[in-house]
Amino acid sequence: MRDDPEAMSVPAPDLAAYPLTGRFLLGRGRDRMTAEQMRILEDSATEVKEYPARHHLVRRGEPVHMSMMLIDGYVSRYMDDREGYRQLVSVHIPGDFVDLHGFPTGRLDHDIGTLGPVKMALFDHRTLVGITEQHPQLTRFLWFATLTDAAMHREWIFRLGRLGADGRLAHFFCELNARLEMVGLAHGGTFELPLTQPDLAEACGLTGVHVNRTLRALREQGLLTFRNGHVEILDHAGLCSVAEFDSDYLYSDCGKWKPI
Amino acid sequence: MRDDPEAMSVPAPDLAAYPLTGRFLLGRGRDRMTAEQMRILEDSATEVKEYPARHHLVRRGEPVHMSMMLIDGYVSRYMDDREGYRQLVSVHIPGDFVDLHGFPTGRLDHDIGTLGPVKMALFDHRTLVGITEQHPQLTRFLWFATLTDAAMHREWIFRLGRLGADGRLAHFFCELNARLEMVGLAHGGTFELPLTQPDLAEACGLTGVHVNRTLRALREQGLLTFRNGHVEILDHAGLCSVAEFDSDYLYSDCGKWKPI
DNA sequence: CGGAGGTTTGAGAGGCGTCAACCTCCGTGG
DNA sequence: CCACGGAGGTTGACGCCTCTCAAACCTCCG
Repeated sequence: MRDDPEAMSVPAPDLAAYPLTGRFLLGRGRDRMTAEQMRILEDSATEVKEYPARHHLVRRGEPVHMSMMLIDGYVSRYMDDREGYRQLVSVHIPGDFVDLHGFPTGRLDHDIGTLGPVKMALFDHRTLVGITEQHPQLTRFLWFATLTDAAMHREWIFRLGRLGADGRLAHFFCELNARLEMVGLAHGGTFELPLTQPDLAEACGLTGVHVNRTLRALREQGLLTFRNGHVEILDHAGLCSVAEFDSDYLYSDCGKWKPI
Repeated sequence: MRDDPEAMSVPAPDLAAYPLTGRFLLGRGRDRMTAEQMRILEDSATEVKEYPARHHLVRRGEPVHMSMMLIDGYVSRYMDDREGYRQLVSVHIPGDFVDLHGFPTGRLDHDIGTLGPVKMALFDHRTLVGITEQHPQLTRFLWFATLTDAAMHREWIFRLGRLGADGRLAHFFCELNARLEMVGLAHGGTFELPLTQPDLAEACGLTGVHVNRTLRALREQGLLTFRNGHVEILDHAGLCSVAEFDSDYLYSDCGKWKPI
């Protein structure tokens, strides 16, 4: 099985043994974690919670004592400008440790809210301190997970600074497709994404109206369709080209490099 | 001395005892590090190197075995688009651990180059592994340092996604002023910054021509001047307002900036 | 059946990019 | 001493991309 390149690129999440954390780092180094480390992480979850769609989870500046791993659904992090317009700074998918960076820092510099309905595993920071005291290698994996977030932030900076509306949207879809494929939630360029056009606008630094026009353009070029939260990438190579997308920054383990 | 609020907000770097790492986390939690931790870090540096201005340090994708802390000078991290246009994703100042995130990840997803001439301390990754094995609290400080980078990335995303040209430039200067003050390299809104107008354009997602016009507008509004790499903020409150700048995200331990 | 939220389309305005010219400054070399 | 060249700064004209404002339509759901 492990020799089949297809199976390598889309490993099956082991959700039976690890129902909460089975997608953590899946596709980006989970296979270098030992069974013991995976077990320690799984058993460190303090509780499991569910929240409805469009629900506020954490507000900027609040002291935080828990960190959340996303099990099911989609979560976004965002900042509001003076007039209340919103800028998304990241979108999280199952397996992501949404606010693990609140552990070393003790508070968040932005807001967190659900997109669709979600299920999350909560980790008390005292438990995480215990992990850093006793399991340095697992600690480096957790650290690594926060750094992949930073890598995605950088790519978003590039996207907003250097691409036009079509490139920004194309890049956004390319990234989500690649990440969802790693955790087994996208297949052949098809996946669910509970976003509206105004949401896309907030992620890409555009207005809802212009997102609408640009989506039509992408559709008419035969690159992708997006309707009712359902994405279909029709021409992956073409979309990547418009997006100037190169998945290296996702640190996937089917890429060319290995961490540590 | 420590009771004087003025002195608290701009602590003097202890460069005599810690010539290499004396500005690390200065103003953002260094005072919570123990003397032993500061000593361990200082003594962990493998070597010290100097580089000229506009010198390439690390290329995207290269395996890295050392991480660099900036002692003197300015360094930038950037990504190039298909036509060779560049987007800066961060600017580093003395005390910054420039590519510490290359430690858990083993490679970089972007390029690093000097702006002016620099002096850097290099840390071998094997030494850093030793720190994570033996000094969990110091490890959390290092982790924290990489997360403040991520916080700045998020602010850059906001800046590019939601602000116009004037706001982007204003925000850029506000951030650098706040950070340089924390390490004692800016005083009363005045500091050196070895950048050209095209460099500013690459940091703010603009063109050099438009940066020129926008700088003139900011100057004519009495907000700031920028000439020959010398910045003078004339109206800090006004500049922050244009920038929608709030320094919370810098995790500084002296709270908001006090204008002169 | 009516309302709310999301999508689609149009018209007009403005911000920013592009192209181009000219300037100053400064180091180099004749 | 001046000629030269290159890099960066400054300004103008023009055009396109995206925003703003507005209205119609569509779909879902109470």
